[in-house]
Amino acid sequence: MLETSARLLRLLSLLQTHREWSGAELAQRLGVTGRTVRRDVDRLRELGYPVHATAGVSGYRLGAGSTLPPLLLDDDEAVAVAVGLRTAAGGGVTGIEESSVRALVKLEQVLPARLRARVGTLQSMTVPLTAAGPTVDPELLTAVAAACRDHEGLRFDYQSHDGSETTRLVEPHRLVSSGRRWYLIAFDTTRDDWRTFRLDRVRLRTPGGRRFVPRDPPETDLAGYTTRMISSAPYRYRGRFTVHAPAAEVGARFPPAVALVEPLDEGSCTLVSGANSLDEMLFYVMSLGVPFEVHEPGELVDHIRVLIGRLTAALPD
Amino acid sequence: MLETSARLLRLLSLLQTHREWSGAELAQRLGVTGRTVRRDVDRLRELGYPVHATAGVSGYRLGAGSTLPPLLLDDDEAVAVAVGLRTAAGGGVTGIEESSVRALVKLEQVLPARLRARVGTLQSMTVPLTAAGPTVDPELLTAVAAACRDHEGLRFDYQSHDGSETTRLVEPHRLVSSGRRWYLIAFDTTRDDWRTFRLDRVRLRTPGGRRFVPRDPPETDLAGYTTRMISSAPYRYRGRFTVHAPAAEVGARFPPAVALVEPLDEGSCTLVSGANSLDEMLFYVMSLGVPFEVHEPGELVDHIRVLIGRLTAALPD
DNA sequence: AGGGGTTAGGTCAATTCCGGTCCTAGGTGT
DNA sequence: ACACCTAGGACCGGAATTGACCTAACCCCT
Repeated sequence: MLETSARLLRLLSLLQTHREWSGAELAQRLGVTGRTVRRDVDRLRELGYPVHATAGVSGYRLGAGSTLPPLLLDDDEAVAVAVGLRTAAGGGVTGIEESSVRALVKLEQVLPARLRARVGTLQSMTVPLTAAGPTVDPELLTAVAAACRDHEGLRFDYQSHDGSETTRLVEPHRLVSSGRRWYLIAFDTTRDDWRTFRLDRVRLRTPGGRRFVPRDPPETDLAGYTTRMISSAPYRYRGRFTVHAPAAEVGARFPPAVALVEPLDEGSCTLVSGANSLDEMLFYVMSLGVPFEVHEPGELVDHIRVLIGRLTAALPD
Repeated sequence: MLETSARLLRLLSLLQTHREWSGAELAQRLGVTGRTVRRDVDRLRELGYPVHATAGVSGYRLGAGSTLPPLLLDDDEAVAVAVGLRTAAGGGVTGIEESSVRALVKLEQVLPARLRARVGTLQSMTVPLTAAGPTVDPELLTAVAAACRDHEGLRFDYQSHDGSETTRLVEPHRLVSSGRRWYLIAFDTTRDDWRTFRLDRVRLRTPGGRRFVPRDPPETDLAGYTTRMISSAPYRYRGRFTVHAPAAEVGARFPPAVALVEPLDEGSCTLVSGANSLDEMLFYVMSLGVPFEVHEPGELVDHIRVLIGRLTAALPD
């Protein structure tokens, strides 16, 4: 029944806006019997959303489960999420820029027009206040990210080092961020080869290209690109680790501009990573939550020793 | 049928992750016939989500409608949204801090534990890099906001001006942000009166208070609080406007620390607003999208004249 | 310790809906 | 012109949904 699905969504929405609801109130809001509300709650639980309930006084509450339920946002909240994601994508060193862009593409694809305008104006208010250095236009960022995701060609003017402009027609493959910069890895169809473009030098043109079937980027090239990025990026330290987890799993956790992962055997791999401070580098590796060993740099080894000492001293007697 | 609802959600999720899908592919992924997919698409459309379709080559695409569909995020995206919202809530001058906090409460309420940990560590990475001045702990912020939303009592230690600490038991009413600071308006049950607390001086204790029935805050007091905030806040300009829209509507668009709204008649009201620049102030009023008149300050009037001149000159012949 | 309010869940009957299998029409791009 | 895709009608057997009623268990407050 269509009505049932819609009611489940409404119920989920209600449970997200207020923490606690009584069965009777939910029944009234949804226009059904209390018995049906209990059945709907059961349905949500079967779908994996943990609805806790306590008898006595005011009872149903949505808790945190193992999987994230669909988020039902109102207008203001949607705008806040979009603005937040834009600034997060704009960047830094936390390594979530690419996830932010993915989420942003998802959101902006379905964002009602009236809200889109508000996001734009608010963003233009906040950027000049927080930006330090060249930032990339969020509109451009999401447009290119969407093209990568959907395998749609791109046409743009590109300004090279010497200032000359050329028009490119490419098949976008992937966006990677490094510090405050964004790079596009794409197959340049006119030059018939893979190229990387600095996004802040891209001026998108309409119409773009047509849809294309993604071609495999040469593995060695992508890895080579990554090492180049690591060595050329303004990272102060470069670390080498052996991580006891499958290479695929480790690689999925790092943006390609930050780390190079090479498999050693089934359950371990070598990780080469760049970072600006010893703590940051350690943070990256520690966040994996798996055993590892440090090979370089020596300072990091010393640093870890110091940390161990501090931690030990911090223990109660 | 439970399966139908789950399938609709899966379909929505698929349509959000890729822009375009063919009916056959959707049918395969969902494990049903193509006919059923068409029916499901119809159901989504009946629910108000505009699914565009183009015949010929690969066809279904989710567009932007009048209402935001439920967002279905994967783990990384959820973490990105949470981190983005936390920094957006942490502050500034854009006026979306309170929406951010509301969205954040919604998200963190249902965020799986494994993701919560990642949000925390990532946040701790980014804060020391971007913070300038005292920021408020996002955990505290969401906890207090949730208590306001759900009418749950709070117990905390409060550090007053002279450094002395007292334990308070309050019924939280509302959070307001002003610049980088957050204030809690609450009814202090031990002192039996309304108080405002600076959030960065609050140290939450467990357990909190019990649920309470919200009492009406004295209207005059809240308005008085707002004017006090405006005059005491570090705003450089203070503007006075007549806005041709109902007071309730205008008031809903501003955080209370930014603007004071008083009704004139059915369809218009007086707006007193603080801002740090003429452009920012103008932005606030312009964003309403309704007619208005400027009374103060004189500089703003001059500024508007200049802007009009520039805009006029910008017109093509 | 007791009572009121609330969640939980079983059962039953009537209604309604769902999914698959046909079918044809109409559009797009090659 | 042809292949491929979306759109939608008709039909049918099986299955799910809903509301009503009733009982059990639980929590909080007095």
